[in-house]
Amino acid sequence: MQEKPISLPTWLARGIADVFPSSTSEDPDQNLAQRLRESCTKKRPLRIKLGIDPTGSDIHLGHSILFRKLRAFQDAGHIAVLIIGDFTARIGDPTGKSKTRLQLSAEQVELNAKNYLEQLGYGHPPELSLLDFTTPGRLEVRRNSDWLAQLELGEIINLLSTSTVGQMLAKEDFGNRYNSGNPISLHEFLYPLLQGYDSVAVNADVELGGTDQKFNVAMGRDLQRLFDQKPQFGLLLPILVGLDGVQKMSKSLGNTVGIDEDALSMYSKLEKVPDTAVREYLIALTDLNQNDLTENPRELQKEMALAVTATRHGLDAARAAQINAEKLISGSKDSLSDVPEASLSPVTFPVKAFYLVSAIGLCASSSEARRQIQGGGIRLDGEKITDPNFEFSDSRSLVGKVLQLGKKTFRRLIH
RNA sequence: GGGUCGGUGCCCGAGUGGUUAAUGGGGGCGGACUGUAAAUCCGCUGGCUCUGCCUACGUUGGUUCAAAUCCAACCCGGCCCA
Repeated sequence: MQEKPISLPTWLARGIADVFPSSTSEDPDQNLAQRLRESCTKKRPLRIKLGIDPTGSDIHLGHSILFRKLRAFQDAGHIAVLIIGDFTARIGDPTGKSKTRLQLSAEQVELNAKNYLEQLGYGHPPELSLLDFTTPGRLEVRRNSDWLAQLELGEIINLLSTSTVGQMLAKEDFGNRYNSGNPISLHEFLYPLLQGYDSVAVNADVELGGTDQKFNVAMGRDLQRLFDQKPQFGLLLPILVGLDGVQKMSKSLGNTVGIDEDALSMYSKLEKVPDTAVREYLIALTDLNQNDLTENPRELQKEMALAVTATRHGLDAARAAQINAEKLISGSKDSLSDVPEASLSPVTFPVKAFYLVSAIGLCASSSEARRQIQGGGIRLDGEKITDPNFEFSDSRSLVGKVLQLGKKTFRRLIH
């Protein structure tokens, strides 16, 4: 990040990785601060584009960085243009992929899109949701099939002719795949072009994206110029490192915190991210002032976990989660509140221990349950179960007790 | 389209007719340890109400008492040639 003589407002500047172009000129097409100023004087809100890729349906904290920034724009009076990439999802974004993505069916994409909007807060008041769905004039939700599905071959060829094979192979992912002999399907080259064309279709002033989206966002600028529009600014946000502190947060790497996770599991996961990642989380996921923070690394983890959990569940719930998490670590599970309940109704008695563990979902399969018991990983009210074939004759000896896998996973048994 | 090499469990990767859910590594889960964690050490890592029974080595057939291992066709991919 470089110094900017005309600095961006703090709500915008916090936690961004890159802005381009970032000229210091007075030209509102080259300097985002000037474009904001112009928007203000002309009373014309900016159109902030964010494309979502409905190939998955679970939003995690890594994604939420983008939505938090988009929300900040909304709160500043600008228009969030959320593009559901229902058409491009059928191609699959090749960014960061070492393999061709499988193409999804239209039905699957539609379902994912619906889940996505719900997680973003559709139907909820703005103070409880990631995006502001209710204030008039602050949000447009568009589907890129609306314009992409109609493109004719001639127009597609026209788009294709704006880029060269060399430019495509200069993109890191394609280059790596090409050089290591992995297949690249031709249609994948179309993805950046179509994403860029989205910017034309919605006449974007700013496009938000992760740093890995630089190529695609830049493509939008090129195409907008081709279509005689003012080119958008690229506002790139960091890719959040995952819970392992090493790789990016990604569902397939299993190092995520879902946006809809309950407070306890959210807090528990967050309080143990490696020290090296804690500040990054604080900047990207909270509004805490950097100067008010403790020095102690363990305390800092807790502060971060509390603050992030509070952004999703409110401060009270986050505090409760913190208290419960501490009880878990210290081993007193009796007074736990917030333990997910598991019904015994699908179980017929007498029941063997391993089947019970699997039936209430603590383990994915009965074989795994058997192994976990043999490995000493299952407890009932703190008491280790050692025999997978131990029989419980009726539910009375179980109801109200807490069945536990390892240190972190609990189920309170109910009827 | 031709030549050639290859497709193994979550991933990588051994195995090339016959104890065996299939060496090893990674990842994951569990146990011990610690400031939670990481590092380290140990165990587990296909499914099934399981002292046994199923399903597995791209797909489908075939040879054989017996195949991931042999044969055929097909599908998918890399490389070289067109």
